[in-house]
Amino acid sequence: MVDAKSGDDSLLFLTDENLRRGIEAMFFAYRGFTSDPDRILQGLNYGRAHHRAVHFIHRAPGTTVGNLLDILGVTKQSLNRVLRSLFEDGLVEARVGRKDRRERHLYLTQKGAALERSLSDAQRARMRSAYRAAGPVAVAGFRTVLEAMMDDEQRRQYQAQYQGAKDGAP
Amino acid sequence: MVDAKSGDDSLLFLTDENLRRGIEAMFFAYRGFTSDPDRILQGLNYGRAHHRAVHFIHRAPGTTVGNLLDILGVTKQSLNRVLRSLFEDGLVEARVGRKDRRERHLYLTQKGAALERSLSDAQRARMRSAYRAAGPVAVAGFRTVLEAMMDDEQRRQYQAQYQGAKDGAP
DNA sequence: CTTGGAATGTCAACAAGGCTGACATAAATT
DNA sequence: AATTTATGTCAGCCTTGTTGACATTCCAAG
Repeated sequence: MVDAKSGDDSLLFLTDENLRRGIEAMFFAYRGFTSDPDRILQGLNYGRAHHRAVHFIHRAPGTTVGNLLDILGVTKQSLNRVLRSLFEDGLVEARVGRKDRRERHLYLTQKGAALERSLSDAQRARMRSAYRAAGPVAVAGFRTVLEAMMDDEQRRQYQAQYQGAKDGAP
Repeated sequence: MVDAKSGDDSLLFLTDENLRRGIEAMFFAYRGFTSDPDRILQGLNYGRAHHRAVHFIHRAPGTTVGNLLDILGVTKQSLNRVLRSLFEDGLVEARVGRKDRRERHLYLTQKGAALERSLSDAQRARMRSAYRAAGPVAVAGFRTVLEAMMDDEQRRQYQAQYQGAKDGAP
């Protein structure tokens, strides 16, 4: 971590112009970031919302619906519509909780895992190429800034991975 | 620019796990990135689409509708719905092109500039705090990676700022 | 054991903001 | 004169978000 107050012109990176550049960079980069998965999803009856659900179920198999609601930050009605279509198409399955049988633990089926792989392959390919072009130092900075940009709640969830992955009936 | 092939373990930053972390960082950070303006916009009859239009009109005053279509990557019907409400509410005004009178050159009114300022103040405040916390080196890396993540077309537009800012009748 | 509240599902209705297709107009270009 | 370009507009559709209301199941506390 560099002390921003050390040098003479070291605060130049905080000019409004630079901040605006950063804002636009986020805008354009996010478009690129989502474009490959979006291309795959279109025509499959799925959208970005399905991608997000599938991603986080893959990331934390056995996560509950409530957990997913927290992570995704949408209403249960919205999530439910997405999950329903994923159930119907056999991409995700819900198992009643062993300990608490109100909870549904979510898992990808083989078919779901295949879609997840195809989506994340595309997205990681772009990430990998960007990372490779930028180099490890830039990548570290990239992650540092993104983390500092999150709300506290979001940062908490970003850092606390691999949880809600227990329980769930066979 | 660091050569990723130089060291021994220098490719560790390209593991799938690291790429996935980067993907989630983008997801969560983008939520934070948009949340402050979204809060301001909600209740004003406006949404993110209005914000984007206002932002880029402020960035390049006198830009044409076609220009904006390219930048935003939406259909003219979509953009037109947004512009219409901005015209009606007196936030944006369109002047017929001097040289080519088919073109409409877009400008923020005082009122529009005020909204733009309020939105961008909020967004820059978050950016500034993230930048300050991360330091100039991290910020440079942040921008490098984002740039590498854009599509060529988007990168071209990101780099070519301040254009389409001429002409327009008084 | 009863009851309150939590976790989940579902129905209905609505809005924002994407999209396509079709058509209109004015002005520039050929 | 014919075509192309820049723009606007109408109609309709989709995804994904929202609220509100209500039912079910079941844990936990009184």
